[in-house]
Amino acid sequence: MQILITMQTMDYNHREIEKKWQKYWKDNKTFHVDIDHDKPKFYVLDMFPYPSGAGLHVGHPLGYIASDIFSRYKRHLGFNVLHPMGYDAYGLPAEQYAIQTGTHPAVTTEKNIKRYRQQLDQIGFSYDWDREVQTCDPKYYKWTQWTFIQLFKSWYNKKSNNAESIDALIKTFEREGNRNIEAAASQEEVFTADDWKQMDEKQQQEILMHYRLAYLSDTMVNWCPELGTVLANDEVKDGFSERGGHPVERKRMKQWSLRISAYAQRLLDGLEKIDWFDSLKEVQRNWIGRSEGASVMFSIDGFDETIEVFTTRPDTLWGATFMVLAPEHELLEKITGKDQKEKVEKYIHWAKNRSERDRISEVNKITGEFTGAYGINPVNGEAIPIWVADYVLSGYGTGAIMAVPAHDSRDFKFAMHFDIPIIQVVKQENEEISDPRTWEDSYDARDGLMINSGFITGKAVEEGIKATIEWLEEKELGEGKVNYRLRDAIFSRQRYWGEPFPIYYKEGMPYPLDESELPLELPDVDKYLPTESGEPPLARAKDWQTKEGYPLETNTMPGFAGSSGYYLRYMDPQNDRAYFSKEANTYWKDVDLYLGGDEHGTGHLIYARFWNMFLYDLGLVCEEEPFKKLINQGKIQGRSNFVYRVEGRNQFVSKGLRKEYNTTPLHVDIKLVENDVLDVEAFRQWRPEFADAEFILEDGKYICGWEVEKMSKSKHNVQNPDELIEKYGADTFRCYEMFLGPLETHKPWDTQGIEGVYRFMKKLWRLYHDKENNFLVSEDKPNKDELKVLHNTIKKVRNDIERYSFNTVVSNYMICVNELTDLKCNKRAILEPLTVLLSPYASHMAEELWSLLGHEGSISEVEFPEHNEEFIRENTFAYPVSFNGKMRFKIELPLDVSKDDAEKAVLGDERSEKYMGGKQAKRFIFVPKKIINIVL
RNA sequence: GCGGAUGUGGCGGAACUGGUAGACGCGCUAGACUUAGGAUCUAGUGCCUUCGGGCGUGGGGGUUCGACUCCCUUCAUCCGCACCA
Repeated sequence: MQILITMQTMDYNHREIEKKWQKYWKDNKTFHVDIDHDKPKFYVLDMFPYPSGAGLHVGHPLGYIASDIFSRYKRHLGFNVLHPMGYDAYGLPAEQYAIQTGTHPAVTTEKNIKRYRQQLDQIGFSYDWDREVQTCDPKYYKWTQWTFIQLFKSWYNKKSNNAESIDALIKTFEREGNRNIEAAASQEEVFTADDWKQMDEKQQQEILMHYRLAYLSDTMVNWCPELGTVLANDEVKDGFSERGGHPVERKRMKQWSLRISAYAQRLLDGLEKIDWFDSLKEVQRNWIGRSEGASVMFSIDGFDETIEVFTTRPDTLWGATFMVLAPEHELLEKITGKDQKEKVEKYIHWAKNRSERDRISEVNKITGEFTGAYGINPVNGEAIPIWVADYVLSGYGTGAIMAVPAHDSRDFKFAMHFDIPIIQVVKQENEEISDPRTWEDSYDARDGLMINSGFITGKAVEEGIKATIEWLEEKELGEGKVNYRLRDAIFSRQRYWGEPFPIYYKEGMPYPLDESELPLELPDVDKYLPTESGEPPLARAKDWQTKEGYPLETNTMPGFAGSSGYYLRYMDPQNDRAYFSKEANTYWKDVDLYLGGDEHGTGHLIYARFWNMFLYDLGLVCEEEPFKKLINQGKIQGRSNFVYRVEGRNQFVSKGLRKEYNTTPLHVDIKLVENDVLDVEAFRQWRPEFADAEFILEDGKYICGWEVEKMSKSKHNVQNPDELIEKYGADTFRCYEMFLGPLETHKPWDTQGIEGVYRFMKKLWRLYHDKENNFLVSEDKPNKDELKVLHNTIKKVRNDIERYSFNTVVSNYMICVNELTDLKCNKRAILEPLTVLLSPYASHMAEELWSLLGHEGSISEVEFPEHNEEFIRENTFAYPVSFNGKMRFKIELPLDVSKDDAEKAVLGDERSEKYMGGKQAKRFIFVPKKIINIVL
């Protein structure tokens, strides 16, 4: 023990230093921020975590460290930095655990949050914890509920492109009906003011429901029986739930939805003014899925109804030889002929009961039935058969299409399969016309000339599209239209652990609670399961009704509800009269830098933008886009190790020799391996079955194989930050996570490399200390070399942080410390600025050194050093001299050397003779301060 | 199928607007100090080489005095979306 203590005090003692400064920061509220109009604001945000039971692994803090470094850096530059943290506390795992064990999810969540906080604190983050939010806290979700009520009370006016109040809409209805209203609405039946006044309240409420931005409707939902709830589109992957991987079915249910589709165009346009990765913007563009085309009305032979279709290729109308309706299409029942009824009903039944998985896996299976009805092609009056087939989706467009087999590959396959005529209407410029039935596939491209197409024959495709739309609009048979793939967000979950809706029911119609009754707190229940009759868990709550006795909504809100506006609440987290004050919002405005994983590209990041835009329309927030700059940090992958078991034996062969045996690779815990060398004794003790394992070694060692994989328990490659921080300290850990590689790329975690960074830390410490670890800094004037090292480093570090190149900053620190060590420099004039320079990364050590240097208070607000070009400037430059582009030697020349003098010097240099080979230089390339190239 | 990203030593990666490819670190080799070293320090380390030099940034082609960087083409890996009319 005595020896250990001596050893520790001999050198850099991260344990003591880090504990000391973490306490200091906490006691002094060093990172507490308030509005300060004398300073410019800067808002750095991390995507807040769901506190899972497993705690943090090495991959989680990567983004937090980067954002912390940036926050600290900005603080040094004099910004008032808002850098908060909180928890996305509602979530399925705690609820699943509650179902299994009866433990209230709040208990589990609280426990996990404590653990998260402890782990986060160890890393030394500069969060303002006074601003912490938890989405499951009634003080927080009061405002989630409040926003829902605002959505309920709003509609989207397409004329003003704004969310507006339902009360005002009602006034308009009373005055003039809805004929002049252009709304993003689910139904567009026209009524007059008189009609409106004739309706009873229920009817009026039903009409209004079609306009509300939060509305209740019968929708096809992704139902997950295992989880007992519906899921949003982005929560479903390949027909399985994203969380848990359970199968998902389509089901018709009454659900709350948010009319996010009203904002599709603005969500698309907004991408232009924000600084995000193009790849992420592209993901959002795809998700919004804008396509331009036309809606065309087809009348039905023998019926009054019409079928509306959406097409991006109205030019190919003359090639439409049949129509297809989705199995869910409402007209099917009406138009199906007597003779076809049985078959069509059977088909619809089959299609509706087909699981999502089957649909996906059997994409190439061609199925469908003829309905017996005919649609009339508006351009030429021809009757074309109407089919039903599930390759047409009810959720997109109108759920009905015109099929142009010659120019759409799905229609082509369908027509070939069912022997429906195919008419070519577009040809390539020099194409010989052939029978489409002999083609391998349709011709889908948007270029070529129109043929067989009435008045557009001979036109190019794009012109044909334009002309057809004009014609359709003139005849009132259709119109140009933009369609979006983005669907309204289903907002109900049949779950317990979520925000209750501030909604009660009167005569079956939903009404919002009065705002004074918020928050509507989550009630206790006896079990976290649905009721026997299939009602959501909240139906089990006693007295789940208003004071007046009206029943309350039993669904709860989805995970993305609480996370859609949390960045706003951080601006003014204690406010109990408003979501946030006007003052706070006009000061903090928006997030300047947002860091998080790219898995939120189509979920959270779309919902949050929508949420923000809505509040912007209400005039509550001052910026339309909430996240000015966004960086997706890459995932840290695991590096797994393998041992090779000889088949049928308890014998393991080292990697290099495994080819000589028949082996099976087994994951081995990375804790038992160092440098890919297995600790065979530890391995024997790892598991009873390996107790008498035998080993075939190479060079006396057992070498393991390795592979980069996802970090997971089952692969035994999880690296937990706690152990690393205990061993190397938070500063080393912070630097190493950054040193690993560029922030945005995925990279494997290498257990070894951290040693190198730790060595750097100790070397840095030693700059300020003598051999006995006594603090020793000289007051001598720095020399030129020392100043050059310092100022070069300042320049590079600033430049690299500014461009988010967090990894190269660490390299620059290392170079600087290596050079100062070589120069044996321990001068205050150099080390003091260096300490500040290091502070964003090695924050604890910087504080300690700063106080050892004799300063009071925290280093965190000390001005960041600026480089002085004078100290960097050189009088000469060592020009690399190339011959035909190959660098051969260097020549020192004055900085202001002229081209002629340079040429003389180079050609006069004896080293040149060899490379000239007696030839004349054809050209002499001279780029000042870059390079000299001689072309022979 | 569509879209996106990535490809540089044994490994992680540097090279910011075309200008010395391989910074920095790991690992490895040799040496020093040491009872010892998984501590520390020093030197070396892209590949090939007849020691002159040659070859090198996934492959092929192009632009250029000069290409990891720009253009075309091709391959590989990873990640999204996926019957979207």
